[in-house]
Amino acid sequence: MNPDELLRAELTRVARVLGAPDTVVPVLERPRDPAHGDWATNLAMTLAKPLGKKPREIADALVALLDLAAAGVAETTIAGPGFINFRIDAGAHAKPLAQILEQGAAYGRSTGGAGRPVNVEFVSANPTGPLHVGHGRQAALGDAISALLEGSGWQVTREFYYNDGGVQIENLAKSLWVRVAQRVGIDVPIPEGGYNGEYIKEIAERFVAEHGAPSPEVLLPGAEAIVAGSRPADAALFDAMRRFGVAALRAEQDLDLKAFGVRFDVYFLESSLYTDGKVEETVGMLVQGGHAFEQDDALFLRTTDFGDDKDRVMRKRDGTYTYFLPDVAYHVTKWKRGFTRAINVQGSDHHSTVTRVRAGLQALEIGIPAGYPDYVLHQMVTVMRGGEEVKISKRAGSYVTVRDLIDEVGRDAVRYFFLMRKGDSQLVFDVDLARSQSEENPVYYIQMAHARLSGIFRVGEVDAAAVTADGVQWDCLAEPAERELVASLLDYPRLVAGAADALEPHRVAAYLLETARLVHGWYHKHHVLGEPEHIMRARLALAKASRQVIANGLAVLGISAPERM
RNA sequence: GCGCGAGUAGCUCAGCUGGAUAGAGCGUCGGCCUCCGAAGCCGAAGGUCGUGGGUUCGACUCCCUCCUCGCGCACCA
Repeated sequence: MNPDELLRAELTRVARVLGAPDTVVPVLERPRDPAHGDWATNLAMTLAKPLGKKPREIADALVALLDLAAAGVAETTIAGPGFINFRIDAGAHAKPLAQILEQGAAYGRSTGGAGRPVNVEFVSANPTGPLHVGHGRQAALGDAISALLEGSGWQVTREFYYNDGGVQIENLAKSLWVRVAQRVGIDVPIPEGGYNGEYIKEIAERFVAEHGAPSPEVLLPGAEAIVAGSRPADAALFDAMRRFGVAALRAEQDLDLKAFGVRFDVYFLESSLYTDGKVEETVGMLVQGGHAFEQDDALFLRTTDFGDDKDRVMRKRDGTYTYFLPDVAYHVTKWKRGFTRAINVQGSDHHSTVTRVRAGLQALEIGIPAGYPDYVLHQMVTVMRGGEEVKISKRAGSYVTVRDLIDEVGRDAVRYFFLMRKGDSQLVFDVDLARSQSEENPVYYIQMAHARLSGIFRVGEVDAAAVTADGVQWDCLAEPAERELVASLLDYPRLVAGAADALEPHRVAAYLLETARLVHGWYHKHHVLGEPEHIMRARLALAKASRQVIANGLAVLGISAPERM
């Protein structure tokens, strides 16, 4: 057991001796100021009320009873309003580093998930345009959350949901038709709700190259129909364009994701919910359950029975379904596929769907828990370029794509940029700044720490694999900079576990920055190579452990850990 | 108007679920390369933690008031 675990146990024992209620659990934490010691507890303060005594008196009583030899406590002090500070002797303090050397890449992993399946859905962009910055944030976030869950023992399925069945796709097909028509000189505008982006022109080029140019006799009336708000008479050609457009954009998005280093296990097509009859089936169940009603020729679901502020339309007057219904049907498939836990990473502009989808699932009454699925909502990304905000609009054709960012700033820097912030704070991405400061991006500071540590082994011609805990004199790591670094490394498992629990990867990012700072400080102040044998061996062990922890943390964020830069 | 989120250093943001003197990066100013990487280190300046109350030994953190900003409030997704 590590010193902190022994301390906790001993504090609990002594608290009971003094008559503390069972509900009091000693809290042991790292003092902000290392001068206060390695661990501190506020136990005396929390006991003041139940015991009816002053905190300082209780602290004195506690200290008198504590048997701290096993935990390697070298010094105990009472400070401030009643904190009890413990200083661990250097040897006991650093000894747990052996665990890092033994566990290697597995250090920091835990088994809380117990192999249970969890579905993490993210990005889920409509196949109507390239992935833009907002999707980038979501890709980085979803991927890191997945990695965190995998690290804590969950069996993760990364899933991408394609909304390929709705009005948006219809508009895509119409836009493509118009672009094809424009190529042969027909003068028609992009329809209302259509997509103006240059990429539609490129896809139109490719469509003509592969399918040949349709005749103006077909294109013109079709274009006129589109302008008039309906669809072309030549359904076969229109459908071919729709499929071509979707396929082209999916391929494009796949390339973006690949460039970003994100892989999905499942691509789920909304259209399959219709072809497999899942939508009909879900409607049937909702009607049968008695939570549906007809009004104004539309079919409503009484979502207000489940906490929504108004009832929602499932089937419109024209007989088609709103997005809401397939969403519910889709989540039913998640549940039925065995995902008793599902997490949806979405932009906060979708937050109104949270209550709705959950209400729909409740109305089915098939045993899905009320809080299913979980949502991680991130705030919007504002893009600045040339000192102005770039209004992201696929329809207007103005956006900054994920690939633009990666090309300009680099994959690691982009990932870090998106992950260093909490998901629920808004985020300004200044493209010019990101490019000009790419050298200053904090991610390089962290990677540099990894590279420097690697350099020790390279320059010293020391085989890192041969560095083990055997025979290391841990009490050699007694310098303040070493003690701080050691403490940080030993905190890593608790940190990642907390980040996984809260679904907050930014904690790992912040931790890595802090740990890298300690590495740089230590590296600068203390030498490893050329020191007396026993000191060098201890420091090599510390260097190896530090490098391992940084590499493990970067892996969670999907960022590389280079040996040299 | 209602719901969700955010207001912390000049700028961009952390603050480990209530602890001791509120931190980092960038920017500004000043130091450090015969030395395992100066993509680094050390120091300085810079704060009424949006506002006003409350809870308690103790509040950036929890509760309430108000202000500002973002997002959402469709038979669009």
